[in-house]
Amino acid sequence: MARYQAGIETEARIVDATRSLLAEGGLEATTLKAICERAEVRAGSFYNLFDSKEAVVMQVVREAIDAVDPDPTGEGTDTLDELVDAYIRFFEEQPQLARVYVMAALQGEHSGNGARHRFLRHHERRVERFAAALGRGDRSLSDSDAGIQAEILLGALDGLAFRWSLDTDFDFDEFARRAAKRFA
Amino acid sequence: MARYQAGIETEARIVDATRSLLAEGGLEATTLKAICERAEVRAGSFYNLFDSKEAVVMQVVREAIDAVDPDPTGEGTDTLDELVDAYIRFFEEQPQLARVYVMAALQGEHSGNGARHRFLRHHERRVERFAAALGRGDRSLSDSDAGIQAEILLGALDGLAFRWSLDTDFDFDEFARRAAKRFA
DNA sequence: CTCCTTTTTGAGTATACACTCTAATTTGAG
DNA sequence: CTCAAATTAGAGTGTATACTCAAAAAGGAG
Repeated sequence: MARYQAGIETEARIVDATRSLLAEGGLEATTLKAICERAEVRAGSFYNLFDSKEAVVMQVVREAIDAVDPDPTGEGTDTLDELVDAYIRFFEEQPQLARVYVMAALQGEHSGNGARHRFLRHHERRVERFAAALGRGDRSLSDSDAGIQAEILLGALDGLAFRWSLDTDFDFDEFARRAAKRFA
Repeated sequence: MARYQAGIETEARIVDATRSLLAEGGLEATTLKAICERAEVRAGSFYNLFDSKEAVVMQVVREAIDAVDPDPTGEGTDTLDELVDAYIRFFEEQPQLARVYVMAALQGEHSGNGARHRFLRHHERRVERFAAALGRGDRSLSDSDAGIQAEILLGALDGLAFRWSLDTDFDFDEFARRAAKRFA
């Protein structure tokens, strides 16, 4: 270990370059060449710091998702509205990153698609939190029903977000809130 | 024009090869090389018949979607259940094609993504038919409300289908029908 | 059979990509 | 100041892709 300052700064520059490239032009624009040019680094330096291109891309996506978490410490005090807000915010503020996230999960049938597993784990955690928030809002709701409703609501949010990513004139915010109302 | 029989049969072989490759391994497995090998054709013959690889892929996807349409003539007599069934059937019978369809729509920010426009047009037509079916089921529903509900229901179906494509243990059929019940 | 058109061939082009490797340089703790 | 470790450079590798082109072969209407 015992890292040098230079290396730490280079790493930050690479992450920043990747983030801005993803935000501007999605995965297609985010080639290794583009990352290195923007970070003013040669390929060798990149691979001294990251195992692969995918590694830095996934790191950026993960950071973006964490950044909008309404309850990062997991105390279980977040409301359904807060959760829906966080969801909407992620898609509206980082549409390209959301697309990358979806694409990464969808891509690659072949064995061991890490992005897919990460996506699923994240989704399951989210379902649990939505279900818990639903339960807190309506004490008469059974755990099992809350889980089912959470899954359907998140399905609707995912679908509407996808719809919006194809056509940003679509009023995602409005539809998402209406969908949530059906469960509140 | 004045096509020869040989060319017509070759075209069919190429389409078949593309369809089976897409079904087996998605877009990743469907390279030009693989298509040509399976169709027993050389690259030159392919490009004598199709403008691009994308052309034949989109043709296959379009045919698959049309094949499950419950009301191909558009007489407007399809019920919500039939529409939901058709939707479920497409995803469950052709999961890889569904993935290809979604990926094609999602891919490529760059100008003139034909797949995206096709997807949107198709989606809008579907929303209209869902809305019409909802209206037939509940005459007291205003056109505008039916449209909104149709959009949300389709969003939920899209999201649940996506969920299922990541994890085929997920009971897409059951959740989709439950989601539909909320609007029937 | 003739002869123009369609079809087929298959080697070849162009290009883009992620990633590797070795040697030179820089860093900073002691 | 020293020196081992961290960092960097950058040319180079390997591979896969979609697609082209000129020439040969096959088709079929008359």
